[in-house]
Amino acid sequence: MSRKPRSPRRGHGRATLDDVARLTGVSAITVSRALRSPELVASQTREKIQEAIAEIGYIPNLVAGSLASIESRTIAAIVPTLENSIFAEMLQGMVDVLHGRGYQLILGSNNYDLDEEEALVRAFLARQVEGMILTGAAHSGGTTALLDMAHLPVVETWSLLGSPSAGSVGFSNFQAAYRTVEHLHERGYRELAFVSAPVGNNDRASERRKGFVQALEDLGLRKRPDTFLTSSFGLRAGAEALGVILERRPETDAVFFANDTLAAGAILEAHRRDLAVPGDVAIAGFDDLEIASQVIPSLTTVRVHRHALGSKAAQLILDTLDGHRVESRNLDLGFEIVVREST
Amino acid sequence: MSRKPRSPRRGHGRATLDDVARLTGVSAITVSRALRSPELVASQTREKIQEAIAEIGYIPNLVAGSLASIESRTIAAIVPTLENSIFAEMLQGMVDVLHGRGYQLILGSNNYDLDEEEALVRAFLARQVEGMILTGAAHSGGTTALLDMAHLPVVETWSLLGSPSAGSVGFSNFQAAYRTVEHLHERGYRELAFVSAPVGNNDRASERRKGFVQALEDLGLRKRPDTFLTSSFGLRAGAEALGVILERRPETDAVFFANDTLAAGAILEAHRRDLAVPGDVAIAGFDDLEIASQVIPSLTTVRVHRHALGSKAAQLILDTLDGHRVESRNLDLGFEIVVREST
DNA sequence: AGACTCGCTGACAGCGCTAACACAATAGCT
DNA sequence: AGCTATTGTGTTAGCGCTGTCAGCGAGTCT
Repeated sequence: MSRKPRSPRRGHGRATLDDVARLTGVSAITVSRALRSPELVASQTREKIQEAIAEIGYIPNLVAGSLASIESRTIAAIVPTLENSIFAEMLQGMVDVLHGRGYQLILGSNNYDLDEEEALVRAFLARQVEGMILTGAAHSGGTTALLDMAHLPVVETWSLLGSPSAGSVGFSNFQAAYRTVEHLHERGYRELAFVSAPVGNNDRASERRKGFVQALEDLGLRKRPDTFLTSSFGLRAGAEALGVILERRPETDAVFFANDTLAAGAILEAHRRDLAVPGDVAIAGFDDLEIASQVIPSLTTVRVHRHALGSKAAQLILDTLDGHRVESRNLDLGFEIVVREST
Repeated sequence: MSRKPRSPRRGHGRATLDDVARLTGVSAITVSRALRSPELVASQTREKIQEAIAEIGYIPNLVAGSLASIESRTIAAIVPTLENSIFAEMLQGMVDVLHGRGYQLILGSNNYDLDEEEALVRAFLARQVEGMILTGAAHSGGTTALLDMAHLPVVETWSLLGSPSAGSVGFSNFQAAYRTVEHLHERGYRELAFVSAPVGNNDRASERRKGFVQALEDLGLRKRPDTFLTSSFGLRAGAEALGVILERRPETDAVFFANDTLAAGAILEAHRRDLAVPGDVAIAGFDDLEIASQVIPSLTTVRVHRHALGSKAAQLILDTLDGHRVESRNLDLGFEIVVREST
């Protein structure tokens, strides 16, 4: 057929739609249809096309397809870090849903930095992603502007207080912390300390802190002048935090850690110091990581649905893209206080 | 200038190169150049173009760019699961390098299933990724064929025994296990058990097992009829495995777990059973997760460089793409036996 | 018989960008 | 002055695919 000289610019020598078409003796568009809406193509033609595809190992070029049809079948997700397993687990939830529906995930990690997040958003928009899943509700002005302009479905996770233009899949960090303090109060603890990673532009952490403070106030408990901040969310950081607290405020009878790794680290540290948990000091965590149930004594914590956070967020995006009526763009997945031995 | 009627097919209403060009009074290609190789454009022109870009909020369409230039600036990675933090940490290593060089990561998780891996490879090739990072050296025939055909840099991680057409960044799982057994032997343990996740098509696990078995043989230690397999890599699975072992072979004096979560779970279980570690039974792990140093007693384990596994793999890919002379396409990152209290 | 529908296929144009070449204007050299 | 770089910009022609509309043959309806 077309006897154009092989252009000097042909890319990777991979087979194209045209190659398949030529081999089958149909036109390119028919091959395209056989792949995208097979019901429009005669079954006989379809089979011949399938054979040709198998024979030359044709793989559709989705980049060209995206350019022609504005469908990249790609969703972007940004998490603060992959080094904290809670985000990795959420991503697994996303991937489980996306792969099932023929979408792929393009991943960014912004290291808790809103400017990095903005750069990532820009890079993802350049790649024509169809939807974007962010962590938390705090974003730079530039990010918000970009997303508004881009006009694509956006979902924020781990939080419920996002902008109205974005959907959200999360839970109330405030309530979770508040309820944990209530629990500690019920158990008779009165001198509570709170340990958290830096609150900065981390709305999850700051909401937890607010919930903690509010609960102290409402329950008439003594308010500490400050929160204990840790440099990381590791076991060691938790161990160190416990040390600092016991030194600075030996009267402390319960410590609420904003995540389980810190809390588990504190429990291990208590062992080393021969302190009884919860006898000498009670400890509560957040996340319900596996270690919470396995550490000795087992850890009271707040269970959140990490995998579902991801899968629901992905579903929300895909449903929006499919034009499904989406009942609610704000999904509260809730949390549960899991009471164990440490309190 | 061009007064074509606005085509009915214009995509998302975003600004295009042409819009910028029109606003600046230059041609599209000049704008393209201003962005891709600014040194070719007069600084005055460049500034005007930058202003125009800022004014209308132009974001380049990389999909169109990729189609025209065969550069997607996207690398794909496939890991078995994100639920195991070792892979998430490796991904963080990749992302750190890739973002720094203007590349993005597209992520797949194949759930330890080689057919899923093949489907992912196909999906990534369709997206014109420029390079691919896989976990391990075991792949389906289809995967290998696809990759050979696609003619792009491929790097395998966590292993050194990949196909010659792929690069690799890893360490010897065999040696690591072998050396751990040597260590246990030196410490006087003689009745060793090995616990691992299913070996199936997981070449890391099977190499570790082989190293364990070979070392037993070489050292004249009693060879157990089988390896103890666990259903998952969680703390609980480790605890259960310890229980099974002590019941089935009470003479066991040391257990080598193929990862730290299992090993830490076993240590916690030993606490529950009032067994002394290493007095009653010694325990060794693999990975050197943070918990290894924090658990009581602290855990002897094999340190591997998870973050570097990812960052080096990404570097290897990018260097290959840049046409840098790559000294070696096979990088042995080594490992260290970290001796702690548990042995 | 004529008008109409339905199932299937094709021609053409264009998605937004860049490679390749062309060309004008200026600078540098003998 | 005449020649060759050098610099800066534009023209043209795609990259590989899909939206749109057109057309053909065969069956259906009145």
